[in-house]
Amino acid sequence: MKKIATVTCCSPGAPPLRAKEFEDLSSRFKALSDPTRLAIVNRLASVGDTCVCEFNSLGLSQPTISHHLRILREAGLIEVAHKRKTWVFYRLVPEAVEALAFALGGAPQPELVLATAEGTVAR
Amino acid sequence: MKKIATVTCCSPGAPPLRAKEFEDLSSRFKALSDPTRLAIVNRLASVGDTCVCEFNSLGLSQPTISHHLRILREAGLIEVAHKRKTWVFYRLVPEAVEALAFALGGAPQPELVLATAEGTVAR
DNA sequence: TCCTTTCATCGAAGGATGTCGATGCAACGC
DNA sequence: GCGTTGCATCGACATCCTTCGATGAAAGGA
Repeated sequence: MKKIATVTCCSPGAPPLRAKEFEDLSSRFKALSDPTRLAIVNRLASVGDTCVCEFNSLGLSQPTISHHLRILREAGLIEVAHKRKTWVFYRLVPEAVEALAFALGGAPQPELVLATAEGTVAR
Repeated sequence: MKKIATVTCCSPGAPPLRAKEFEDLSSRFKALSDPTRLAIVNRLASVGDTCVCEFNSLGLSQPTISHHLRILREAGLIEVAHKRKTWVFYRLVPEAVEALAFALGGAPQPELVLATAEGTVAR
């Protein structure tokens, strides 16, 4: 679990950063650099908390799914929501995704600025 | 050079995406998953157009720098700004970075929503 | 207690990635 | 034309990453 970056990096006007910040940021981008892991994150973002067993629909072996969940978990992007019986449910960590969007120059949160107006977000 | 994604992926409320979109997005995140490449992008974002020769301050060999520039170029994140004599100057492609921020749930552009209000960006 | 279910971890194999020296190549200046 | 400078490409090597089967471990149910 790493601390969440709060600096812009890659957007015009960003301040020059230090080597350590490049390490931290790149390690989190690396967590999103695999299509399987993006599919997992997208599932958690769109559907909500999801049981690990649901991810076998991705067509990969169970250890492989577990491996990707571990990488996303260690990057701080997801976390265990709760456990019921032998099931484990994961959930998204919105602040972590938000921090990455901010590093890329995106506004912190549309809702904080203009309520949830779908019409204004899409162009 | 790939088309720039315009969909949200990893933010709460994002729609379920298709396999091809995970491939496209992850390949661009992969371009940002290396600290050297983040340093290059940060340089272009903060200082502006930069000659390739400036990047030898990163302490890597010239072929290695050229390799990373190629990856960023093929991801559409940077491009050749102009050439003078034997120098090659690279520039950032803000729309590409913006599209990635949007995929992570960041607002398309702060200016488009609420002008540049520093007070609201920092928390 | 014993078995089943679910998930995490381990170890190994194959492919991808970062790095370098050597080489190629285009733009100058002489 | 000839040498120099700056950058891209090539080939090679070490390392990392993705994937799998096998195994371990915890929670229940019979």
